[in-house]
Amino acid sequence: MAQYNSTLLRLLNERGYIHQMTDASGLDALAVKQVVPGYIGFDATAPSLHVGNLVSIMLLRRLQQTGHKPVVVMGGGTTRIGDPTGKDEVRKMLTDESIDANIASLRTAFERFLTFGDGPTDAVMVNNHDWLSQLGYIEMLQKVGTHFTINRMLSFDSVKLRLEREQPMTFLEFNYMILQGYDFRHLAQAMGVRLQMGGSDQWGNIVNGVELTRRMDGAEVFGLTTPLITKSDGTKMGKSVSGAIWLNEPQLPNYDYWQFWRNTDDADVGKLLRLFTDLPIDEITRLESLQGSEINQAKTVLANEATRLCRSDEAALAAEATASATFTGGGLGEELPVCAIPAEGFTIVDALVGIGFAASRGEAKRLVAGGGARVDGEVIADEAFRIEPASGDVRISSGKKKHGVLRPA
RNA sequence: GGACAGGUGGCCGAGUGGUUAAAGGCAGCAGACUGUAAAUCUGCCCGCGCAAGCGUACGCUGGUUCGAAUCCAGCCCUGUCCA
Repeated sequence: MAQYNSTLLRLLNERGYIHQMTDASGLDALAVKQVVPGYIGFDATAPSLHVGNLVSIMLLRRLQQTGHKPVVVMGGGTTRIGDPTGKDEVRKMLTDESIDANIASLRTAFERFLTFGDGPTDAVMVNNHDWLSQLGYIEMLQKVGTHFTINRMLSFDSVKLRLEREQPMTFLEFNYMILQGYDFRHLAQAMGVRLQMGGSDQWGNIVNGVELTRRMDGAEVFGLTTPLITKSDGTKMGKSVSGAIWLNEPQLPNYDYWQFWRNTDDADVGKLLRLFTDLPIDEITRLESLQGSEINQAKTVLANEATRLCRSDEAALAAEATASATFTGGGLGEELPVCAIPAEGFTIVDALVGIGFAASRGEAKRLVAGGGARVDGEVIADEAFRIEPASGDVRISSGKKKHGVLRPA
């Protein structure tokens, strides 16, 4: 890889964030001589982002760490259209209210990773609805539309894929890339933003913005994408035990977030430490070189650091204490899910459903029949097994990793 | 507006009158092996019920039939071609 002069690109390179750049040396030179405001756009389709978005968030954090200015662009306007990238069917429309509520909720997550404020390198959050909604249709066609050719738009993977799979793509969605390109140009004009970053799937959109800005204003701006973060087995990161790994706490308890990181593959530990923690590189090198079961220490460090960043120090400490009490001590930790035992007691099946380890009674029964259910460490194969409130706190487990507490009401 | 093709379980994808709660694959869950790892092998994988069984389900609504995901009619949606 090239040698960079700027601390920004050096850091990004060293920690594995760089996949493609529009003009590496140009950006490098710019980052040496001035504060570079850089942005990443985020969808507002859900009230929480998930681990899949975390690389982007960390990228903004790195930008700030190296003395530049992160700009978080919420796609309040573009969410109303729906990014066709990676989607093979038309997305449902969201109401304005739910989009605004989502944005408010997402902001709380960003505040953990970035320092917001009015200073030169403080992060700011903007909503592209603010400027996109100002644009009349005719005006947009005149100002922006003339810089896009259908030929080129049709050549985009996101479009081609949809056409090849014979899935519908509406004209509205087709316009997404125009609006996203316009975002960059607007930010460059209004706020002096010089860099757009994003996942590798956003490369085409980012290049559009770079070109649009050059064509409309003759200004030079830069694009940078991160590699798609996959696990060592090639699958996408972010899915796990029960669905998406959400960054916000209401969507996913601290303990579960910690466990997600604790359970990463051996082969991924180093990569994840570099991307998702602030630990110094030589410390990471040491951790990832641990052999055999020792690598588990590195995983614990990863879980702690990642949880501290996204949630809080206390959350990380509590989760680690719980994990240690539960797995090493065979006991019960504070953070485990709790389900009350009714006064008249209940069966193992009801307990499994009650604590959320099974979605239905049938699923719970299958779990019991399959020998995956334990009470206080003992495998329970009888689905009629009863748990009475008299026995005090009871440890219930589904498999080896999911544990919970049954507590007399 | 017309012709043709198609709409199946979280996803992909078989199935064209009964033995179909629906092959197979992926994803997921559990067991064995381990280190809360990977790989591998095994079991499970719509809901309710102890069970026999019942209820839902193959775009929607009706119909034919002892019996329909499968046949018929209308409608909705998608694609391709024509106007």
